[in-house]
Amino acid sequence: MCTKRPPRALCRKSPGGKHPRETRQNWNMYLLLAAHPSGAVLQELTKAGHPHPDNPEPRLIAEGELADIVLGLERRPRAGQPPRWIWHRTQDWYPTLLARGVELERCYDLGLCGNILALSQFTAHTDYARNAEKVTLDDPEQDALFDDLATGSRPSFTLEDLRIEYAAQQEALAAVSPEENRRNRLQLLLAAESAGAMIAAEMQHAGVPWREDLHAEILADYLGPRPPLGHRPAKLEALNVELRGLLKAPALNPDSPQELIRALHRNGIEVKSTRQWELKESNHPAIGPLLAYKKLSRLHTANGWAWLDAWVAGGRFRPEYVVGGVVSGRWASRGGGALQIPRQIRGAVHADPGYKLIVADASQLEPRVLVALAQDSVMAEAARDQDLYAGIAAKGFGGDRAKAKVALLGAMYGATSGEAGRLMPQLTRTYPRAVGFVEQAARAGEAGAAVTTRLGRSSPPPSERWFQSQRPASAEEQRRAESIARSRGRFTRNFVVQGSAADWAACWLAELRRRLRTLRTEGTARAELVFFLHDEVMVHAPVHQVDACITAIEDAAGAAKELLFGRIPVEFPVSVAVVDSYNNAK
DNA sequence: TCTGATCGCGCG
DNA sequence: AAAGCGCGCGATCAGA
Repeated sequence: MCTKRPPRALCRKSPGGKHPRETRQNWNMYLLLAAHPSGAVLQELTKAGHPHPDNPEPRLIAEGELADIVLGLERRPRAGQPPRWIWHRTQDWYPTLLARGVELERCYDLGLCGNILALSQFTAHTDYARNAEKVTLDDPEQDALFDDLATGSRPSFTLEDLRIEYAAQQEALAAVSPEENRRNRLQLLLAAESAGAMIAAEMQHAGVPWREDLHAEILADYLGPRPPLGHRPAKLEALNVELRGLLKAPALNPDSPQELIRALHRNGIEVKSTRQWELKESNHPAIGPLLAYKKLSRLHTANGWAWLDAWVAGGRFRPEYVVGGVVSGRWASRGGGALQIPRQIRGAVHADPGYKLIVADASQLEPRVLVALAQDSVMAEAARDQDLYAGIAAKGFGGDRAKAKVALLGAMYGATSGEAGRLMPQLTRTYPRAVGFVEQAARAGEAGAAVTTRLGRSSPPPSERWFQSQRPASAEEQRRAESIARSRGRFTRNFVVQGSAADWAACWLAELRRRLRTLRTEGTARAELVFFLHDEVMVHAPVHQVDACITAIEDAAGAAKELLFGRIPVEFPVSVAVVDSYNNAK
């Protein structure tokens, strides 16, 4: 399952033996692309970020010529290697190129990589990180960069600005200690993050196959026919009428938490909030219809007909993915709630004729990452099987899987109370290394220190509130300071696990993308990555390529494990489902 | 009437 | 079942 060969797209380039006459200097082609009033400007650089001595002059490109020129350079690889495109933000260039049919092999995203290098503890001793401290990462002026193009004025970042930035980033990377493979790990993270930016654009371009007719059927089943604008669907309205009767509140709007809680109190239902779980404690006859109303109301407002109108077109849902949108390295999304597609409507995600959806997820990824990070050999042994929680339950929890799961999740999230809190001593007794690892991350966070993922992404500095709470002048302020510190401890405790899992997932995605690209043949149906959700991928594949895709997914997972941790006795199994409809995937 | 905060709930 | 982490989003609500 695991590839022994180092992955080409992600590893440091070595001279290799196939082209002995090539010098290392020009083994790779680094092409910097910057905005320019007349379109774009392109320059070939050395790896270190200097103008390439053989071809130092920048080249002006009119806007209409860009796609053809980029494609020409991409298809004229040097020594078998396509160029690495260097640009400020992948989002500014790649979607347009994709729209013109241009797909690229690899890039270097200066914005994303700069964010990582500015915070990473691996580069904390460099000028790059020190200078970055003074710069706000979310500089609003940067957003104006490409607005300038419309007005024909000078872009905020010239080719030379970006060249200097790239050179500075390479210098910072080169200054990372090679100990414990840190430099290679950070370089891998930068490559994977840049690949992620390309994948995000490609997935948005491809879209999730979405059957509007099936979606409409689901809505009609749950809610009744589509109502006129501003009206409740029939089934919601019926529940509303029933609720008003049961709660003796003839004008009740159940969407208003305030009105609702007053009505509940008047009927002797003493709840502090109107959350589902709290309502479920009561057995008043109104609770059933109320929970039903809430469920349907959620479907209607979040993924109803309005959502369908706004986000699905031409049989595809095209959300915007925000790579680096979460400090831990997870992706965020903008528009359409792409990362929250509810189970209720997954039946609308449906393969095209002649295609299948391959849905794969990394089983129990975060606890497995914790085992690997902490090098807890006892837990690794317990977690050898497909079901990690059952294995852990067998040793230390008398086979009680539910208890083992609650305890382990509690350890990763920092639970202090409830069942999870009570189980912590039990977990610690059997698995001291794993628990100790997250405890150490928590202590560091409480004290204001940064913590770092496997590949070198570090947590941001403490909040302003944390700093202000550091000199408490009263017992009250002291308690407050401790609460703020514990809160940050829970964040850093989780950061190392969630973030390292995101490292793994980024490598998995990049490795998978590379393998899928080798399946491509000109002009035929092709397998495409169409969705990614933290530890899950979806590939839309022609039937005849399904087996090859499954192999690619599994091999990519094995490769990701080795890239992060080397050869360790911890498995990262993926579960794969081949389906027509997403709701049959789990 | 607009804006930002809060509630509640969907996903991992 | 919720509690301990990370998100996005729509409706309501408070305040200008």
